[in-house]
Amino acid sequence: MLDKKYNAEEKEKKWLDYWKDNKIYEFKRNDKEVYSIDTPPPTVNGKIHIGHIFSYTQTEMLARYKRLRGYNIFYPFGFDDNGLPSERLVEKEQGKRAHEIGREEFSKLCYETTDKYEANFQELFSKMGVSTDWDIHYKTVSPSTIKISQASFLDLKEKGHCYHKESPALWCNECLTSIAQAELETKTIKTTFNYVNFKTVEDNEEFTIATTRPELLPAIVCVFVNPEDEKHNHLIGKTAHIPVIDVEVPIMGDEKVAIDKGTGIVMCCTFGDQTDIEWWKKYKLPLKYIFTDNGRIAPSVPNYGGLKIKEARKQIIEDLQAGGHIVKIEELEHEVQTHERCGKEVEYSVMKQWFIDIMNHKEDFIRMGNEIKWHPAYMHSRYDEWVNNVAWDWCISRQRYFGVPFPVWYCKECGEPIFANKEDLPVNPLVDLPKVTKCPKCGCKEFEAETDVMDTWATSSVTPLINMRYGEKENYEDILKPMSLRTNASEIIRTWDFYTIVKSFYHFGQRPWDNVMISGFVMANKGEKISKSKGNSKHEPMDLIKQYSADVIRYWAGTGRLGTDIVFSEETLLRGKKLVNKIWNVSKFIEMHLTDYEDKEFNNFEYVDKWILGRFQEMEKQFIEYLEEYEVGLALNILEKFFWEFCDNYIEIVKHRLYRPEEFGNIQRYSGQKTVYTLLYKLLQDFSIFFPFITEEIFQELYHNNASIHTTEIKPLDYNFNKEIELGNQMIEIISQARRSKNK
RNA sequence: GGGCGCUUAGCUCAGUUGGUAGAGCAUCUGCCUUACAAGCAGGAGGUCAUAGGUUCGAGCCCUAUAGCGCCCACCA
Repeated sequence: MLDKKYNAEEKEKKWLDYWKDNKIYEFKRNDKEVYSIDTPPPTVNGKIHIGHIFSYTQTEMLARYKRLRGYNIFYPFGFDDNGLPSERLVEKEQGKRAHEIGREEFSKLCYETTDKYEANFQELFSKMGVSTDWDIHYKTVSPSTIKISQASFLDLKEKGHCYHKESPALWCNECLTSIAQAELETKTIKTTFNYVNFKTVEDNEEFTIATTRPELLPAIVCVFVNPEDEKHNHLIGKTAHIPVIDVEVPIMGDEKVAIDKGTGIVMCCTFGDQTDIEWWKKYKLPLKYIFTDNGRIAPSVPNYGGLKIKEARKQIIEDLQAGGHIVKIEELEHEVQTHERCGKEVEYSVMKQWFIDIMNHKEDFIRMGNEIKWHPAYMHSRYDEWVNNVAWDWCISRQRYFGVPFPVWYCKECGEPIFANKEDLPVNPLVDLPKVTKCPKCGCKEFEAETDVMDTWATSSVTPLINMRYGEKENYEDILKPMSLRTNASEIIRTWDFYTIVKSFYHFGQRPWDNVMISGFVMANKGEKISKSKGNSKHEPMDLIKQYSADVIRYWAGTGRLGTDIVFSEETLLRGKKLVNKIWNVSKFIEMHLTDYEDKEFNNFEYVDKWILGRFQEMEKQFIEYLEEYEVGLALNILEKFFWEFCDNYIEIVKHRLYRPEEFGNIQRYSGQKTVYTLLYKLLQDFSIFFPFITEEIFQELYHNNASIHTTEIKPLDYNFNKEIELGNQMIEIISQARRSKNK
């Protein structure tokens, strides 16, 4: 017997244990078709907020749907404990910077800290009813995943897609590491636009350059004007004298200079921005690198050496003013590139870095994108946009401590890289020694270990490889090439999706997955993203589960439309609470009338029963169509709508027959019983995608023909009740009119 | 500046081959009717952002405009 009131906290715990003990969500090879999901390993950088719950739950619902359609679900969970986010978390907890703690100790702390948080994450996701097989979960920094990341690196190196080169790279002075273009975030800041007077050496002609970065004056290697610029093109070929710095540089012409921007004259510094790098390469200009790696002016620069960048800016403006070289200073608001992890402005640095070739294979990456089905479809253009606009090869080395080490040593004499053998992986070059005894190039017998580690994305982009146990004897390569589905929010299309496609293409020459499903964000308020720094996530997921139950939180998550942002709303939770409660109550009612029921073949349905069966069949057809398009929210929407109609109209009509067979007839009663028995079963199945707990409780109490409702199979009805549907709909209209007049 | 999305009831949002505008919340009225007051029945509430166009017919298709949001480019 179902309890009078449903106690969610007690029942949810009961079924969690039951599913775990009976391995309901276990992945085992069998003869069923595999449906595999590449779900984002959440970054282990502190607490999970309600935004995580939203997108992960939507994916989870799809896993449940596919399971109910008879697929063998491969759905492993992962944790991304790699790289900077973990390091920053540890630095915050310890109140110290990584270099103050020391490499070895710091790595140990990173492992301990991420383990601690992962346990919390796992508990929360379990409580939400995530139907993953925890036995196959992974973390991005562990011996087995390090091995795969290193093997991936070596494979790319062998195939010639990976190179080590001294090259300008984006540099973060806060995190003291190079970063990738994809890690940039634009920010609007207030600064000044400084109009500085220069002179030509040849004839002392004055001209003005406007700059936001006067501290780069010592790094000027050339001045550019547009050859079409009639006001200034006579300067081309002359020499410019840099004020205060007292250095002379050539004036050249290039059509990339915008005539109407600033004064139309540009100083080219190595390096202030990306155009500088382009010109530096194009015209083979000299290199004047004036910054140190911790954000100061290099000691070699006269007068300004040792100053922080912003101090130098202030100082140089003062000096320019003192010399009468500044025409005017304008207040300016403009956008700068910052590092998304710390929010600090990025600079450019020149050092040896590992890069993965992007620029030579853009067309292939576009082609891969075309082979993938995007949900919603318009997200495909976000991907194309990014690939078409990428301007750099992918820099994957980071001058940090915690992460996947490069399996590389260098010859002390000639710098030749020595790579580890694939069969020796994982290796830590700081501890392990190369297998060769001397440099194959120069014969030197001493080596230096690579101290850099790989970028977070370089390792998280191998999640399909981790899932398929790439390079292992016992692997899933046969069933996971490609995987069925990747899910994530739109913000990481340019990183996680793109880099995974890059790697999959280089390793296997094919797409990593057939489908990509993009979820929206959760907004704290309209137009305001939830973010930890703002502290605007008012609701702790654990508290919400306690207050509302996991099923109800799942309802909220399930109402979101694909790719569309959602505002957190207690109203929606209330609506879910009512729906769950109604499912419980109607099940109690149906149970009451099934005590003497025996399921057998029966086709002599009353026409009202045919009406509701037909209506259900119609609804479920649409329901399945939505789910096939990954539109979880729309599926829930029509299911819910049907369900209220079932309760408010059909149950009210069938009541009398169920209560009073002496008046309405036994066969008529059986027809009603058969109908509610059949429909409740099917409704529970459909609802189990969204409410795995309460549906299991009712299923086990009323049907228990299977170990779990979650391992049953949805089999659509196949009636032809079109006539009855029409008649029934008319009948409902008449009833509704009667009620109306009764109420007047 | 480029790409994409959104704009429907006071609020949150559905509305998928073009065919009489929907739900929940809030509000008002009447009901403790033997599953459910966390409920039931009913009322009120909308120039579907704006302007054109296609069509017998447009919330839906096309064009333009505005506002909002996301991604990218823009450091002279």
